[in-house]
Amino acid sequence: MDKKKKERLAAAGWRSGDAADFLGLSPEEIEFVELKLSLSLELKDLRSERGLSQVELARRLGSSQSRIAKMEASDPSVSIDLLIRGLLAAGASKADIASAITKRSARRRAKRSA
Amino acid sequence: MDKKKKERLAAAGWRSGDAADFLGLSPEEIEFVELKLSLSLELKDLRSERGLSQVELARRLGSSQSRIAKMEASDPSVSIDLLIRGLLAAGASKADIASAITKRSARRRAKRSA
DNA sequence: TGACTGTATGTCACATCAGACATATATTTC
DNA sequence: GAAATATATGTCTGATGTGACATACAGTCA
Repeated sequence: MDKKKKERLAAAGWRSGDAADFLGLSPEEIEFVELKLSLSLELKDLRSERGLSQVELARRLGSSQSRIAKMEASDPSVSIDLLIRGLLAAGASKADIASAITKRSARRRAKRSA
Repeated sequence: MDKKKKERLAAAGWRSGDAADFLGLSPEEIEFVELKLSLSLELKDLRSERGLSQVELARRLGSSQSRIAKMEASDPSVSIDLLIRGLLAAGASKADIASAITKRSARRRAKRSA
C-alpha cells in the first residue's frame, strides 16, 4: 500500500512509455494517474498561455500559490476535483478538459512553455 | 455556504436548461456540477450496458453498493476522482470519459436504459 | 549584492470523502 | 405474499484532501 510512492513517481514524470505495467499498478490505476497527469499539464500550459502567475490563479480559485504548484506537479495530495476546478478557473471549457484527457495520452515531453 | 443543498438539487437533475445562472452558482460551479453529473450518468449507462449490478461493480472497485448508488446519483459526497475510478472499473477508456464530458452537455433526459 | 517576482516543498489543523453497515423501497418469481 | 434480487438513503468512523503558512530556490533587474 505504498500507493503514495507510486503516485509520486508517476507524478514526477515516470511513464510506462506507453507499454503497460509500470510499477505494480493495475491498468486502471495507470490510466488514472495518466489522466491526472494530463490534467495537471494542461493546467500548467493553460495558465502560462493566459499569462497568469500561480498567485493570481490561486486567488481566482480561492486557494494558495503552493497548492497551485502542487496541482501542476500532479502531487498525490491533489484530487482530480481540484484540478478540474483549477482548469475551469483558468478559463478552460469542458471541451478543453475533455481534449486534454484524450490528446495527452503519454509521450509528450517536448513543449516546455510554448 | 449551503453549497450542499445546491449540489443536491443539481444532482437531482435540476439544470439551468442551458441558460446560465441557476441557483447562486457561478459559471464555473455550474460547469463543475454539470461535468460531475455527466460522469455519473455515463457510469450508470455503462454499467447497465455491461450488465453489471451495483454490487458487482462495487466489488470490482473495492467499494460498496451504497456508494455506487450515490455515484450514479451524483451525490455531493462523491468526488470526481471516485467517479472516474468507477468508470475505469466499469471498463471505460479515457476516450469514453472525455466524450462523456463533452457530449453530455445538458438536455439529455431521454435514454433510460437503452 | 540585494530587492523582487515566480515557483517549489514541507507541515499542520480542519474539512471533506469513502467504505461499511443498517435499512428502506422496488421488482420479479414462485 | 414470501423470497430473492437490485437499487436507494442515512449515518457512523477512519482516511484523504485542502488552504494556509513558512521557507527554500531560481531568475531578473537595479
